[in-house]
Amino acid sequence: MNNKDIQENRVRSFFIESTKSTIKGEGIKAVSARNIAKDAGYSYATIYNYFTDLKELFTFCIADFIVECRDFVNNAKHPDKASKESFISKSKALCNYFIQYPGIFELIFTEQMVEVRYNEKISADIDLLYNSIFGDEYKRLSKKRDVDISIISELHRSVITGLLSKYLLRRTPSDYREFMLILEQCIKYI
Amino acid sequence: MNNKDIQENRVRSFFIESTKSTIKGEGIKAVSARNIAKDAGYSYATIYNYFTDLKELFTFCIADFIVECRDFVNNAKHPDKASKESFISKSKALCNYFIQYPGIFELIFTEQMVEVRYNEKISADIDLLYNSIFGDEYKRLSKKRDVDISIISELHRSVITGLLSKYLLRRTPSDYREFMLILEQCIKYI
DNA sequence: AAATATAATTAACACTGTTAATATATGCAA
DNA sequence: TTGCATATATTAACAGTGTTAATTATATTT
Repeated sequence: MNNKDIQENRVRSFFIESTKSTIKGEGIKAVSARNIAKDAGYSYATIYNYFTDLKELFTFCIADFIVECRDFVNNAKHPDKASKESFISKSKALCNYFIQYPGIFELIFTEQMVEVRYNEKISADIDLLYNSIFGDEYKRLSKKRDVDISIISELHRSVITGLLSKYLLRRTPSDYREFMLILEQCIKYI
Repeated sequence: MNNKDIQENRVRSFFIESTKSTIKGEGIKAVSARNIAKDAGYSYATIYNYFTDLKELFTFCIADFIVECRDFVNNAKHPDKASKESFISKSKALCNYFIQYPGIFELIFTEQMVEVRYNEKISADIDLLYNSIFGDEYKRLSKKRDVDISIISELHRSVITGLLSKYLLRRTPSDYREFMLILEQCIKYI
């Protein structure tokens, strides 16, 4: 990578970091080309010298957040062996990440802030996220219940997304403890 | 209800119908105050004589769509007795409604087009929707698996929302038949 | 130092939701 | 029917959005 590319990537990362911190701090509604650029110390039009549009910029943020989420979950303490308890513990940690930063959940799972052409890559990244966190748990359940592992993972992933969507967007249930209780019972049921 | 109220409700419904048909036809991105008003045969500012803002208008649309969805599912043929088959059949019908009109799914489940103060009412409406369609199936499963009925319904509802969100927003799986297969196996597993 | 290439900026366009001021239509009393 | 008051609808305007083109500033090379 030559100097020009290094500098280009650096400026690009200024915009990405600015966007990420705005999403984490003030939420997705506070994100705009003007805001991002001001935070990054550039003019708003400069963004378009480094990204084709905001959607491409958001796509980079999503990739970063997915990595961050994986680290967040893996750095938390969980039962060593794959078990019902580890499944619950990791699921709770995953949810806690998005509850801490609702804007990240909106960005990845609800807002249509992403170009169709990136959908496949993002989907693959999320697949990887879930498999790297819950791979052992999926295997265990797949054997135990004699069900295809892909169904277990689809089911688990859907439940998490669905519950989070209801809790973060509709604020139902209204209470954090109650949400965690429902989550726990749903995972137990699976 | 006096004449004034009748007329007011009539004009209100003009805007609601215009919004609903735009969402169904061109999708949520085509919805704007100017577009809605033009379709309804009024100026854009007239909307604000009948609704406090667009979010209130959207909330009325959501209420209508939920009723429409219930009718859509109930008018389809399903096995008479509550069974695994009826559970799958109804779940598929429900998904088909939103697959037919992706804009309606976006409106209700993903876009933040609704004021916080309406969240409780909408949540309750969706609860009612699911319970009126799947009430018998929930009861049956609750007895069979000896699990609280609220967990069954939360789980089922989350799975549907999660799968639809992935399919409609991320276009994963890319194929309709495959989506229905995954849905069926998830319901079977539950 | 001058010429060229690169990067960043401002101005502008076509949108958005929303509000205030203005115009139009309606109902009613004289 | 006319004049007035009220209710309703419209246009103008504001502050914001994403994005592009034209312009200015900066850096590089000759």
